[in-house]
Amino acid sequence: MARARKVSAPLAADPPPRPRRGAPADTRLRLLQAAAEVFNRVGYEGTDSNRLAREAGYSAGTFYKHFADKRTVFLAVYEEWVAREWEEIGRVLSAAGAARQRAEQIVGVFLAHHARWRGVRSSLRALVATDTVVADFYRAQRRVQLDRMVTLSAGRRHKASREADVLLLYTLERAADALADGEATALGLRPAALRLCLVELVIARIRT
Amino acid sequence: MARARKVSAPLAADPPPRPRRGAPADTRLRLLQAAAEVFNRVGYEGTDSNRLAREAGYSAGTFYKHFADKRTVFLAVYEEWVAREWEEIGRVLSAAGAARQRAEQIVGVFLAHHARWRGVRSSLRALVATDTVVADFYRAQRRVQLDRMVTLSAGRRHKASREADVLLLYTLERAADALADGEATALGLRPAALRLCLVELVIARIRT
Amino acid sequence: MARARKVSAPLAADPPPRPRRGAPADTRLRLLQAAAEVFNRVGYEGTDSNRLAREAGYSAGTFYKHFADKRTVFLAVYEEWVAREWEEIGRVLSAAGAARQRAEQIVGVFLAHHARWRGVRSSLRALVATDTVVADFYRAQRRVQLDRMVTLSAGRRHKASREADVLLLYTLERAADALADGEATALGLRPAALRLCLVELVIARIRT
Amino acid sequence: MARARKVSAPLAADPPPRPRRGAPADTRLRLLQAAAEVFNRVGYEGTDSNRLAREAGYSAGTFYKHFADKRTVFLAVYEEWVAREWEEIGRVLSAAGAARQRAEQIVGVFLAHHARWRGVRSSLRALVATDTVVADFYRAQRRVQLDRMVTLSAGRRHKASREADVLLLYTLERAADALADGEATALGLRPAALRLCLVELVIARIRT
DNA sequence: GATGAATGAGCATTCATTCAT
DNA sequence: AATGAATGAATGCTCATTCAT
Repeated sequence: MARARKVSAPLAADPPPRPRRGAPADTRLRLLQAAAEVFNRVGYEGTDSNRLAREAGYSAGTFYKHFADKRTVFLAVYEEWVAREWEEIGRVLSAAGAARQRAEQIVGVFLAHHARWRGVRSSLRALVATDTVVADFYRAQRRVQLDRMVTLSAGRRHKASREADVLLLYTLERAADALADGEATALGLRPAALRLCLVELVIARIRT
Repeated sequence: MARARKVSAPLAADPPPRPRRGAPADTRLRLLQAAAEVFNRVGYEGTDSNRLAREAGYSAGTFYKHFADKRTVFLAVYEEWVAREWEEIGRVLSAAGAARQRAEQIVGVFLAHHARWRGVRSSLRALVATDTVVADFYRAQRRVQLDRMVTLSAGRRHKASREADVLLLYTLERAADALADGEATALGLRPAALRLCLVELVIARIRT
Repeated sequence: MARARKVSAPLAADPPPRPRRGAPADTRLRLLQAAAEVFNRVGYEGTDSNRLAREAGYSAGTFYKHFADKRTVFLAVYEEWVAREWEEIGRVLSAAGAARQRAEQIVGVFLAHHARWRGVRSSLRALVATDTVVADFYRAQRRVQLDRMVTLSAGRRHKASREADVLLLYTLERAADALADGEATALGLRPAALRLCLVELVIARIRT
Repeated sequence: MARARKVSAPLAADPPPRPRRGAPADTRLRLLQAAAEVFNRVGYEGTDSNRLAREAGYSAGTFYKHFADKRTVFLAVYEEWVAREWEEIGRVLSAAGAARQRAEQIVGVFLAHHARWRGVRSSLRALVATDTVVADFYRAQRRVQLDRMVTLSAGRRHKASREADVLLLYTLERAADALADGEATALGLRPAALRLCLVELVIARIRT
């Protein structure tokens, strides 16, 4: 019945779900948010640009007024995602508190973020492996992240080697993905125990 | 004249790259190997099934005689890949030797394998996130790996927690990917230093 | 009713209008012929590649197995067209006969051909003006035509200047287009009179 | 800093290229002129109506306030173009002078005009072949041109046949296009020689 | 009068899959 | 067992046109 509406009852106009005219920045934002959700749910390759637009309440053409192409939104989504994560981590790190408590918070932020954006992350890694534009963008982002991380630890006596820092980052990331995937529990791991391991690693790093 | 060859002189046969008729198992294997290479080079989504067949020296139809669909070959490729990796690691672990030396070998195997199959791995992770069939297959494989890992450490006094084991595995994996990607060097890390860090982690684990 | 067929009566299979499997050359030819007709009727820009395929009795994908893209078929159509025209003109010129009679035949061939392929011709000229690939192809073809024309007049005492030759060619072409368009009659011209003028021009050239 | 201008400093207004509000006739004229340039450069099909407006310094909507659609502007552009050409030719013809001198001027005007508006002309011919509205408009214009041409030759003793007149017109047009295209030189013709041939044809016609 | 955000049908092209040979 | 021509739904993207402001 509902399906037939559009064809058989042109008189009963459906209410336009979105403002027909709005500030471009708002539109862009809505498109970006919708894209983030869709990419996260079905992956980069699982989506088509028309759907991205429709999901945000717009038509196909509107999408291309705001983003050059599908890859471009994807990168924008990723950029946004990274920014948010480090914003939160920065907040935690700059706050006072016992080492353990702060470590727990850091791990918490990581896990939550990766659980939330698991689909985007895995699409990202697949694209990095095959698309040079994405690869370049990704590396630039990572470098910024790492520099920030180093900055954060500026006050410590013994600077950890850049390598050790990165390795910790990688461990956190990969574990977060595994928890998000359900891979961890599928392997019979207890999430709480895994989490504890991570916290210990972070504490060791903070204390150095 | 030469230019016309391909069109006008089918008699001057190009070397038939593959036997036109062979044992099914051979055909399957050749298709599998070609698929592994292609997936690794251009990713799952970047591959088209006709090309998979052609690259192995067969036609489109032959491919579908041996594999139900594209996903199926992909899983077969993955399975094969995991098997090879653990075969090698098993060899290393069962060999005698000083802890450091064995740790270096293990890290070496990991890094080499991940560098070699980087494209397949990133495609895999993207699929795991969106395709339930792939996800299930992947988890089953992982469980087998982990069990094997636990078996390998059977002789040690203090059994490491399953969680710590997995975490080490994750760290190795992620670091191997980063080295393979070029991400590590792009971040200004010294591969040798990174490698050393990994070796230390493995030693700590072996010694326990 | 008919519209619903495909959905509601899969049992009543429509007869496949074309052989499901045929020699590639045949398929290519059918596609080429259909394309020629469609381009001629609705112009290059008025056609979409799917229609081109469907009109030949094939599906969208088949088209792209035989031609790299829309432009490529168009050039193939043009090439074919030129070849046919000069084939006929060559036949006329190499035949014996009084100058007037041969001139009438030449004009006849020109007018008939241009009337027949008027749409292709005008699309061609529009593309030549904007698409460099088409422009290059076109010029190469024209040069061949002109050389052939010069060859044909090899036996004459006073060689006409290349410029005069071309000018005659142009006059014939443009007049043929005008007749084909209906432009000539719309201007109140008598086709027979126009034709006579052309014949006189050709005679003057042949006799030189 | 400079880079950021466009984004962050809307205050530093770029010079407003056009008055935001003006006499409708002015707006229309500006749109028309911009359209002429764009059509000429990239052809009718290569132009998008938004660009037409923007190039004139207006927005998409404004365009449609002044012209019913894309085709309508195109016809207006064409009309304008024809008017200009005949204005100039009229000036030449009504001036005194030796036959040769006047013929040279006429040919000059033709060649210059066609070189200048080559893109518009070829788009026009493509549209005439497929779009009845354009075809009708075109024929009406041509009739006016021809009548004017006949008028111009009113004083001569022997009226040339209408057909011969048109044929001369066609030769001039086609040759002018070929020179504008670069087709003529690509065929190895010497522009000066071609031009001379045309002048002779015009002289013959003027003298009659 | 002018704007420009939004529309949505349309288009060129690709690719996993089938099936007659 | 192998072929490869054919399919056709799907995809990324464009553009003439509208209309609320």
